[in-house]
Amino acid sequence: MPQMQKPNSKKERRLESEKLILDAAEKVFAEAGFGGATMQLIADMAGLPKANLHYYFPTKESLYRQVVQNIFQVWLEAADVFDKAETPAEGIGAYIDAKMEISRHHPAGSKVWASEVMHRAPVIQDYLETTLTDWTEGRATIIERWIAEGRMAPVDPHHLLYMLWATTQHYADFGHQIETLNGGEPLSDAQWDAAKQSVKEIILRGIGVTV
Amino acid sequence: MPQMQKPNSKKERRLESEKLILDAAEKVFAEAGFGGATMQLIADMAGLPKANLHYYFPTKESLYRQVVQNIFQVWLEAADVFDKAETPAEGIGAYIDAKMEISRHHPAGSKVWASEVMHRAPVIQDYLETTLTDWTEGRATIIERWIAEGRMAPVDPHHLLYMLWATTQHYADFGHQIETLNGGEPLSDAQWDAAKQSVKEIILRGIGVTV
DNA sequence: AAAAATCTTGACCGGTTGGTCAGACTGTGG
DNA sequence: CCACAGTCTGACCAACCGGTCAAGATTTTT
Repeated sequence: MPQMQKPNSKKERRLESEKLILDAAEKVFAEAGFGGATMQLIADMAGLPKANLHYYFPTKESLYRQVVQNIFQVWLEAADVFDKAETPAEGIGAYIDAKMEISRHHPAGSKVWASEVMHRAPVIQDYLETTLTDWTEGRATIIERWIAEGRMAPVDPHHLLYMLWATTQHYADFGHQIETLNGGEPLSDAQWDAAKQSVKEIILRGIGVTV
Repeated sequence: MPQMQKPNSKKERRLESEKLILDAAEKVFAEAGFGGATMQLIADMAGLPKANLHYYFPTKESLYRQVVQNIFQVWLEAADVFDKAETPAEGIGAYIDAKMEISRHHPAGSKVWASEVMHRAPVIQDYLETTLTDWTEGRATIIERWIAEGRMAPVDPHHLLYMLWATTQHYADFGHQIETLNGGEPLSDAQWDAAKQSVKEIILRGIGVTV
């Protein structure tokens, strides 16, 4: 029987270092973009020498790719609430709540995603064409069923989805602008609740669902 | 009386070159971000030697600043339609139309703006604090008046404005994603009309305005 | 305890970047 | 026609970037 492992076994430290690097990278990529980010900056933020980064992630692009993939994963998981709902009010309402939570607590990830898409998705184009396309068509089908069942107004499902994405992610991607317009203060708990409430209210009423 | 000027007088060529550079810069900054853009790339796209760029714009940052300022100008002008309307349906509907037109025909500008704000607005923070804040408060007042007059549902004016910005700019900033989800094809004229229609329909109904 | 595998790091490198500059070129006013 | 201010550009530079590498330190395996 192996002795009780020290808290820092080799495999544990590997995972720790990788997480340290990925978290630092997400922040730096979000704040400076891929081109503006430097490995040195990420290394400093992670508290590691630059050469160590290249041990875990051979190139800047491979590190970036991992960051974007992780974000995509968080994104997709949060979207599950859409399916588990019977009514549009439940499904879309819960989806808005989930995405607003991500925007609030994971804004860097949203920014990296936005930056990647704005630059014509050089790294994750295949994800857009496969996973995201499939997910979108699946959700569009659900919306169309709701419409056919007379549960909501007949709106174009794709443009509704775009509006959901745009509105919720706006609070992450343009968080700095919102903060500035809020007198330089980050939104308070109550203001975040009001934001969620407003978004849900307008969109749900907009698709003919009683709030 | 001076003789008929050649088409390329000195002042004309100056303006021409500046416009050439600014147009090229807008595209490159939009596609690569500030950090990823290079003066050489902008010079190539403008068809001028790099040193010539530095004659008109001493630094990369001064060129970038001018690009962002121009975008802000276009933005503000298009927002005028908001005021000239009597009813919420007219004002907000026309504003959505105007912003969707910008997203369609001026997407690079929107992307540069988004990128700048995402990076915490290092160049145009003062604009956010003065001009944009003033504009926003002015429009919020108009919306509040409409609400007080019972012309629309009582929604938070700021969050409504954020939703308008988010939704319309999404079609520029995330145009690549939308194109990919559209089978790799850009939106057709009819699809752009449908997009405008959907956005207006959902939002106007969402704020309790008969469409 | 020795050998093997894994991890860490300072020093280094070729290539690129933003920016400079001397000097050639050109339109303009006298 | 000339002198001058304004325009243009190839060649160049210091700084910085992503990435490499050899050698030492540390952990795991035998």
